[in-house]
Formats: sequence, structure tokens, C-alpha cells
Amino acid sequence: MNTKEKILRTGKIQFAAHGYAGTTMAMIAEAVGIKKPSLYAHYSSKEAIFKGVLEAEFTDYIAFVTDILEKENQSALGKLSALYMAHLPEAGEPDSSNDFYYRFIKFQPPGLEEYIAGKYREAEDIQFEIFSGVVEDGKREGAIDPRLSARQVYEAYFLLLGGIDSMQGLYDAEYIQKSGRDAWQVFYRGIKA
Amino acid sequence: MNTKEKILRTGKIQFAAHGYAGTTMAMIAEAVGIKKPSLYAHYSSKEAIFKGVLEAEFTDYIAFVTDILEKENQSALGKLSALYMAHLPEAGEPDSSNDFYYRFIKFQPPGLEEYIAGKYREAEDIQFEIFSGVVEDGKREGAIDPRLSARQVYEAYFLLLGGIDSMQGLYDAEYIQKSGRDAWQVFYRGIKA
DNA sequence: GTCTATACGGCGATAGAC
DNA sequence: GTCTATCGCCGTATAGAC
Repeated sequence: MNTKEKILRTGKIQFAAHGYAGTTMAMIAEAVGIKKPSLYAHYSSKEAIFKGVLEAEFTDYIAFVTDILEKENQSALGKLSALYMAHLPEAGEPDSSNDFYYRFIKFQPPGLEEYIAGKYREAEDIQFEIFSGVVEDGKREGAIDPRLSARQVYEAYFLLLGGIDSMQGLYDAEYIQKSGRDAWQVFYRGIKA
Repeated sequence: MNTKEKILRTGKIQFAAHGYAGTTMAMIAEAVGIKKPSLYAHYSSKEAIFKGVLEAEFTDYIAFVTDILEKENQSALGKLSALYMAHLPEAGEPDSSNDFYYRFIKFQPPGLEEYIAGKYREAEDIQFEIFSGVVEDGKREGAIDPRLSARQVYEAYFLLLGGIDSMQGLYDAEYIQKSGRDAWQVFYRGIKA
């Protein structure tokens, strides 16, 4: 891994853990293993590093969702469940990608509000399109109540995911898992045919 | 309103909008209408102002929940629905209390992690106790499926609320309201007897 | 590309007059 | 209680040698 990639990797971890203002060039440099001014040989500013991380995260997230929802030989409910469960935290080290994504979707560094919002809407449009296809499959399979609209199922589903994220850092992974599974049962009862 | 209260009021708004590091003593002072050093006649430090706001917010939040869930002449489902709907954003100015609460529950300023976590657990214990009483009432009224535990209903419910919060700032109030009501229907189908 | 040295500004906080 | 003036520190970013 070259230095430029290393900066993105460690930058993501630091930004996710300490926020934009709370992360300093010195912190990133130290974690990378170089001195502070050397960062400027790879990125022109702190903001440029941040944007680099952000770009990569959106790309990865869309790939992650697409992978799960377009898996073959799986029922629609199987796919929805798999994507949901993939969002539950695992015990051990924190998931810095997830932390980064949710932190900066909600709390944008000053001056980057529009930039981030634009990226987000773009990612969400793609996500909704794939998701609603799966929901329609679920109706055809007789698993999802056809009276519910794909939009309605989508909203309830991502409200739950947002809720799971809002528990991170407040509870341990095991409790969030249990909580998340409990909520899934309620959700499932709510959409089943 | 005296200066000390004014500092808490404006401090809450600034902290909610810009975060802890992103809020400066100069910003608070200007919004209050005094100069920066005058703040120190009322609070010994930036952290002291923040803690003052935090304390008041937790107190207010518990009172808010208690008020709604202990209202007389209301069915259990009516209470749950009322509390849920009260969390949906209204069009117009942003709700700085809500923004403050959720921002700092999830992203604590360095050094205040334990302090905030402690306050939060305390508030949550009280909240769960009241909430589960309402759920048990709902079962007795024949409105909620008795096979569901109060804990399970609580978890699904607050996952939804967390999800609603995670939409704030990304969508306008009207869309979040619609989304929130849609999700409520799914939730209701999921818990009804 | 990496380093040492440094410029420059903004931060929290204090001193001391009124 | 409020002000002007200022301290000390640390942030981003640059200059210039190797």
C-alpha cells in the first residue's frame, strides 16, 4: 500500500473517531508514520484528504448494498434480511467505515454541506431503485403484503437501519445485535403478506 | 431572562448547529450580545457552559416523555402514537433541543464521554420503566400482541425514533413526517394483537 | 518525498481598568 | 459585570534543504 492510500485509510479512521475539526493533520501524519508537512506532498489540504475518504466511502457503500441485494438464488426476504443483518455491528474493533458514513451524513464540516448532500442523494437514488425491485419480487413471491408500497417498506426499513446506527457507541455490539433482531421481527410482522 | 440563562439558550443553539469544537466562545458571546471575556463572569469555561446545557436538556427530555406517556384518559396506543408523532419535525425553524440531544449522545466532546454516557443511561432507565408500563396496559386493553415483550416493543420503537432523527437535516420536515407516518403503520402492524 | 523550521491566524482563558 | 488588551498554545499551511 502506497503512502497516498495509507493517508486515506488512516484519515477515515481518525475522522470517524474524532470528527473533522477534532482530527488534526499531525494525528493523521503520526498514524501514517510520516511528519505533518509530508502530507502536503500527497494532498493539497485537510479538506482534500477528507473528500478523498468520502468519495471512496460512497463508492464502497453502493457496491456493498448492490452485492447483497443482487445475489442470485435468494428470496427477496432473504436479501432484505441479509442486508439488514449486515448492518448490525460485530463484536471487536469498531467499524470505521460505518462510523464515518453516518457521522458525516448527519454532521457536515462547514463548507461541505452541499457537496455531501449531493453525494448522498445520488447514492440513495441508486439504493432505492435496487431495493424497490427486491420488494416487488417479494410481493410476487407472496412474502410481502402487496398493499404496501415499495416506498413505504423502504422508509420503514431504513428508519430501522438509522436507528441501529444511532445505538452505536452507546451500547455494546451484542446488545445492539439483540435489539436489532428483535426489531426485525416486528418489522417482518409488519410487512408480511 | 438574565445573562446566565441567555448563555445557555444561545449555547445550545450554537453547539447543536456547529458541534463542540466548531462552536467558539466568540460565537456564543456575539449571539448573547456581550464580549468574549464577559462569558467568564458567568461560567468558568467552555466546558462548563456545555455541561449546563446538557444538564438542562436531559431534565427537559424526561419531562417531555413523562408528560405524554402519563396523560390520563388516553389508550396505550394513543400514548405511544402521540410520543412518536411528537418526535416528527415540524416545518419552520430547526429544533435545536432535538439536534443537541442526538448530536452529543452520539458524538461526545473529548473527555466528556463517560459523563454523557452516565446521564444517558440514567434517562433511559426512567424512560423504559414508564414505556413498559404503557405497553403492558396496551396488552391488557387487547391492542398489543401479548406474546411480544415490553423490551422488544421498546427496542423496535426507539430504533424507529433513532431512524427519524438520522433523517433530520437530510430531508425536509414534510418528507420526514410522511416517512415517519409510513413507518408507524408498519410498526403498528408489527405489534398489534 | 521527506524532513526541519517557521509563518500566520484563531482558539480558550486571564489581567486589570472602569 | 463588562470592557480592552494580551498571553500561550495549537491549528493549517508554506519555505526551502536534502
